Amino acid sequence: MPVENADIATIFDEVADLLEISGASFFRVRAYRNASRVIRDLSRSLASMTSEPGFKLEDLPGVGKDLAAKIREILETGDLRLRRDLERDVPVGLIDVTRVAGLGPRKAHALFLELGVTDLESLGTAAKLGEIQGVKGFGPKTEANILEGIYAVKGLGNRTLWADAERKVRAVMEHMSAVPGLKRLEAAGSFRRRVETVGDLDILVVCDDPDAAAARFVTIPGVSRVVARGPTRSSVVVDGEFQVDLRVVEEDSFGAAMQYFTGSQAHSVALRSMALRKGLKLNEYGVFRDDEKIAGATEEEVYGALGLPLIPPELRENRGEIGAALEGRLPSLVEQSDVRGDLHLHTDATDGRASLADIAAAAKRKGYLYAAVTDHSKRVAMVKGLDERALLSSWREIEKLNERMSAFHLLKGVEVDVLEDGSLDIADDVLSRADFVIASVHYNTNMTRARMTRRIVKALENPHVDALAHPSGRKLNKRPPYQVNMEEVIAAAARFDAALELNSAPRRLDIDDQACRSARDHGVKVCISTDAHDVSELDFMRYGLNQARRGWLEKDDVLNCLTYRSLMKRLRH
DNA sequence: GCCGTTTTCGGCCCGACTGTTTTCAGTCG
Repeated sequence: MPVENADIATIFDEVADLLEISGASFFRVRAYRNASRVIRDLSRSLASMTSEPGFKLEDLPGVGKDLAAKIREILETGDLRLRRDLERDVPVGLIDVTRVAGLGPRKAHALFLELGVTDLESLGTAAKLGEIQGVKGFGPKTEANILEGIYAVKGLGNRTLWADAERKVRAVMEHMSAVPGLKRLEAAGSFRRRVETVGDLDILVVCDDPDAAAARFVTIPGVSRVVARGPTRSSVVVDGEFQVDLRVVEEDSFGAAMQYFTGSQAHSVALRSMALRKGLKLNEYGVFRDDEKIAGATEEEVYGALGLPLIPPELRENRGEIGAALEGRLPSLVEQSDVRGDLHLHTDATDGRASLADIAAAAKRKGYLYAAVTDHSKRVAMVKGLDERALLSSWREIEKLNERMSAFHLLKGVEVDVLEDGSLDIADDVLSRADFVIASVHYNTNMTRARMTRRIVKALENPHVDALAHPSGRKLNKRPPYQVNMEEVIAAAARFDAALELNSAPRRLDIDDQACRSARDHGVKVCISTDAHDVSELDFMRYGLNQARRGWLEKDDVLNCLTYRSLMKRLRH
């Protein structure tokens, strides 16, 4: 079993958590967290990189002599001695304990030493027995918060889908827009970075009366708990699980505050280090030289003071965007207006809810030049997937419809199932008559990584396949990606000149941002599709665009940004 | 534990809020 980057990162994360609980230096802990993030973000597997001549683990940022040796140990043995040693001293269950709001590593460790708390369960027991308020540094209030906190941790776990977060943001913004003397109101945080799932929400306001803002804030509909309420920062929990933070800032600090609260944390830390090297100080109030404030009102100004152009929020992950900005090679990110069509749609011939004519008309109304109708193939029997004959007859309908439409083209397509052995569910001579074939894995997804990778690569080998649908098969908060070597899939797509889909359904967003970037680096086109099963779902496109932008994609990287003529030229085998 | 235009030691992002304390540590973002 080859060791994956994620395995190494997970071990480092656990080591960081356990070190922190056992009271190690903050900087040592941070070193493990940094390295974990760097490794997780790599687009290629370390196992294969280390076998290349000239590659040194120490060249990775945040990896020195010691961590390089630890990575080698994990690659060779699959585990880390340090982790096993730590687990002997610190119960792993304490990591869950630190997830309880208000309990951090220090307090968790104190409860372990004083009361023998080892996990959430023993924590709950101790709290119910009233033992916690007897421990030094803990009082009755902390004990009550713990009881509530345990409940929240257990019920939680899932981050909110970006699309759902957007609805919550709208409601919060609408509520807050009634604050008297309001000057600015913006959402920051991971929501603004367009991260596929959002943990909590950060709202920034500029207003005449901070008290009024805080007072209005704690009356947001659905507030179940007020976590904090101060003159510049308040925090509530809505709908029982979603935390919303309010920051009240001065107008001349608004840009610095937006920068800071948009994050990511890694991006902000990198910016602050950069500021220090230039003899400046960056905080949420501005950029300072000695005690003089030299920037702060706008983000442009803040980045400018550091010698940088404004970096789009979607790129702020400390994955090379700062270096790219310094060198003037930030990507010009794809936008909705660049999109010329949608290449994955369903109709009521299978599991869609709209008729062919209706969804075609809706796509045209969106200003697209083309759309591909890609109903399921026969293997998806549950939704009456089409066989060769039904497919040919549906394509004849499309031809007729095309004759009646001007300045818009429907593509004769199919979402053809990839069978277990990598062959396709529709005969080649029929596929050869399609305009657009998107191949898709739906069944028997529980195979080994090697077999699944072979299955998908073989499908890509078929010259009729234009794209691979939802390549990882993941559903956010619902099911993990298949075991598949995405590196090999991307390499195969490059070899056979196929595109990879970025499926825009809010729960899929598959491929993810890192795979987008890797596809781009390999010259593989990405098609951003909605997989719409109804007219309204054509609007999913913007979720896919969010993800594409996080993946550094420019319009030239996106298949469905081509004009109709260029697309057809490309698709003709 | 990492890192270097303060380079092999001594820094490392930084401020607000809470609960507990009585001047501050821990947590959080």
